[in-house]
Amino acid sequence: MTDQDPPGAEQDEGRAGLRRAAFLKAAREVFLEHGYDNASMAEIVRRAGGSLSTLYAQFGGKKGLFEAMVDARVEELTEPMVVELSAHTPIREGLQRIGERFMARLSEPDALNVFRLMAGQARTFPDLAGGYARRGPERIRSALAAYLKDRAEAGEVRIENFDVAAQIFFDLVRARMALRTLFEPDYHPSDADIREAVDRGVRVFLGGVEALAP
Amino acid sequence: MTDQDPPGAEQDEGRAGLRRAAFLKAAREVFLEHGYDNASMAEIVRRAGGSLSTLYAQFGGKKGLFEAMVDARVEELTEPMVVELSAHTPIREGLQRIGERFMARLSEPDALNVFRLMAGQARTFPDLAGGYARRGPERIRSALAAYLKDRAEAGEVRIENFDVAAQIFFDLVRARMALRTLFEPDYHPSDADIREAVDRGVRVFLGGVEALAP
DNA sequence: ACAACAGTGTAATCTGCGTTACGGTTACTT
DNA sequence: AAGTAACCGTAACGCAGATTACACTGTTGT
Repeated sequence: MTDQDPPGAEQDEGRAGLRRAAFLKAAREVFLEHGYDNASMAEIVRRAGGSLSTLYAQFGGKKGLFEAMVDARVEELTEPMVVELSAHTPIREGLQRIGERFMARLSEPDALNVFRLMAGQARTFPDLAGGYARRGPERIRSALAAYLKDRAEAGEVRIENFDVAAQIFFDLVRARMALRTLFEPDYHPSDADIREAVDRGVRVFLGGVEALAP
Repeated sequence: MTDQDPPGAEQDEGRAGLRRAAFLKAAREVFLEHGYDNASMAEIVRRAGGSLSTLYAQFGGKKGLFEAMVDARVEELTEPMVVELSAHTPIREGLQRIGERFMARLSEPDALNVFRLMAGQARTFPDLAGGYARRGPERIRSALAAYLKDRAEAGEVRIENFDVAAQIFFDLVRARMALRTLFEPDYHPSDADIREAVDRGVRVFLGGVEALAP
């Protein structure tokens, strides 16, 4: 009876879509809570509603469900990382803003948990792990590289390789927290922590990058 | 009949000590190969020789065995990290040497695997994970801080907080590789990779630290 | 209304593994 | 040599969870 039915729209909820979304959400919760091995398919169904049979029909099995879940999650976490950075913002301010946005994204509990989970399962799901690690940072890094290029042309910095420089900046900003959060599941940086870490990163970066292009 | 019997020496092999060592070695292999959950006690015994009963008698259970294994491993990996750095080495050379030593240690396949394994189990074994993360870097970092202080007093750098500076240096050097190796289990940096990464870190660090102490 | 189909619930199957029990064997002590 | 404690093998227990089978009930399209 429905007369809309958009032809190529898979993302919007048919009845199958609704079920699928519910399964993915529950799977995310349970996997992140218990880890891959200790997550139970039955509990996922319990939380999602629906039935075990449908779960298996839609995802094939535990492995398939996990992959689908991570895929969806990476998409969600990556998407909002595009930073609105008017190209001509002064460099210090621009770096600070892009750095904070980046760290805020990475510091959300869910993102951290996916991070940890993937690290643990890297050898079981090599493709997924590689993809996750690459897809996330890639987009924002190239955005930063472009921004650095713009600033270099404006004469604010002297940089030789923009991609390398962007990489260094992010590493500098995230290293401390990324490593710490991996091993202390209960540590969650506050906004102030983030601001401070980024500030320190920006200062070292601005002082140091030019040493790479003499 | 043995007339040696050193009084306080627990580390040297009694019969129990031999068994224990064999168990720990096998446990390390199996845990690192399959991950905590998929490691089977039976297989550990198969590799170590001995019997399941003895394993349980000595370690109490899977959890106890795991903790003992990680503990022993951390000890082994931490111990050789003390860097012989004659205090008055010029700073560029000193940083390069300490950085390379540090990275070489962290890049050994076993160290990486322990790293990944711990990250995955951080919420199951919070104490272990925290301890592991701290014990390793702690010693070498304070050695670096002392060295930096010496160099600062010699007028080679201007640094305000030596611990923070040391932290930044290590983060700068290790970030790239640590994160990459977490998600690409098959990636193993060569000596040349390490040298280059450290070199880059040293340059950015030396150029940038002083920006923290204006 | 009626066939085709996707979704539901529940139970049964199958497997693997941590853990314990136990009777026999070995190695050290005195 | 006798005694004691640790060690060995193996089998059994109990459990938990992935996966499958099956009989049912709604929904969809014509």
